[in-house]
Amino acid sequence: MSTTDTQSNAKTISRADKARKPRASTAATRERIIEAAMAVFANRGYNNSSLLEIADQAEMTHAGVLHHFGSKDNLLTAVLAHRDDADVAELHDHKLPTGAAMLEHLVHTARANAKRPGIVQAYAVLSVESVTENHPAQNFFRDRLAGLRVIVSDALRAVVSDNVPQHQINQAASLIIATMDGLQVQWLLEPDVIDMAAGVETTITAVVAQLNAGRPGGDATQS
Amino acid sequence: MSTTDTQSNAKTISRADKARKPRASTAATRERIIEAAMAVFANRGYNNSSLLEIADQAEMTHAGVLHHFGSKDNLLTAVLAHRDDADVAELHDHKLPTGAAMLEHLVHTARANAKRPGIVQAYAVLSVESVTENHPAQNFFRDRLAGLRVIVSDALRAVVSDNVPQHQINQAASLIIATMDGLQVQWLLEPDVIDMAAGVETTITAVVAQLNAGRPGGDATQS
DNA sequence: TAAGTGTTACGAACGTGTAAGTAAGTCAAT
DNA sequence: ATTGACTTACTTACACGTTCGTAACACTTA
Repeated sequence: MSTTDTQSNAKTISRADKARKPRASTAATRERIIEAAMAVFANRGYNNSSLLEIADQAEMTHAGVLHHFGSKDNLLTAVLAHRDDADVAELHDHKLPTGAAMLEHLVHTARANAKRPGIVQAYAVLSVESVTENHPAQNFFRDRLAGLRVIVSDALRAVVSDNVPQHQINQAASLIIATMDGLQVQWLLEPDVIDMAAGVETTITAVVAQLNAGRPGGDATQS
Repeated sequence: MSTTDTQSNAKTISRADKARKPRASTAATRERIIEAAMAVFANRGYNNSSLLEIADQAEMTHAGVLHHFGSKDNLLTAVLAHRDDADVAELHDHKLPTGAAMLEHLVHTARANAKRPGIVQAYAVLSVESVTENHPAQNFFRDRLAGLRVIVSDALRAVVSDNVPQHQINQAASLIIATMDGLQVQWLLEPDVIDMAAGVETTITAVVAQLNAGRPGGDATQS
């Protein structure tokens, strides 16, 4: 986010406030490149992708891509940040649901994901690739996972009985997230065998029941 | 398994059965290379690994590595096949446990894995990388996942009540495997926060309970 | 000598990033 | 309104490193 150099600050208008539209609308071009990069990263992984292929798909030369993003690393972070604007924004800013609604939202997300294998693959591949040495997206995915754990933990907390210890809730959150991620990989390899949404739903139900099992007074709130 | 070409057939001894140790014992050398490759693949992913680095760690030149394995692709399949000899063999040939014992074995495996991050990382990285285009390990991991699903399904079948429908068992098996894989990634990124063994145990308990919940007469067999 | 292990040396391809040039547009001043 | 200074978007060309794989040679053992 902060590492980016040129423009980006909303408008970059320093001397011209009236009509901003140089040649091909820099914002639109960046978007085009980012989407091309997303597709190529998904199909090839980050390391195995080349700027040439990305540029081809964006209908430019690879030098043109570098003009906009400076380096391949920067392009990757831009891709990840961009997706967050569209996806996590839906969770964060947009008054993310709480409690049971949030858990249902996870199932909904899994169902939606089944219709966009490209994005699923990009995130699956990049997130795991990020555990390799000096990978530029390492912090991004670490933070993302941590954030997700908090969100899911909070949702679980609202759904289970009060006396469930926090560490159990945290663990349960990790498990739910792990299941979602693991299922994605299985689904990518065998889309016909795996039903991501059903799997996530079953897992949530099972884990919530498990949390409430220890103590009475809990309420499942699941179907 | 079947896709491999050279060697693999147990010993490779074709002309000298008595004293095998020309200069550095070809089998031992191969082993050394495979272990170096495993380590490098784990740290860098397959695509981002170089034969040079692998050769360095095996104390050879990269041409020496190629002399033994012919190509980088072949080396990868050899690495994967080799690990299967040591890991899955423990499950397959070695009278793999059945039913509840098998499920406990999964927990045990998770605990053991927490002590060998290198191997965990290699499998995590390679398995996800394998979903990318034309990846040489694609079939390997697809088959591996399918095999695992069968093993876990069988174990679950032995543990839950008879009238649980098979498709629920299959789904549960997928979920357990997904959780194990997903937890590995989280653990690789934050080893201190994630307890793989505990997570797997919780998941198994929860999923088994869930399976038995529908019908009476089930017995959990879990602690 | 024969066979196998391993080395040095090399070729060809590819990938990232830089440099320099061109086209297209904006702004300021006439 | 036209001109000239300057910026922006993008291209072609290239420098430079890295990589896989091959070929030819050397050493060791039998």
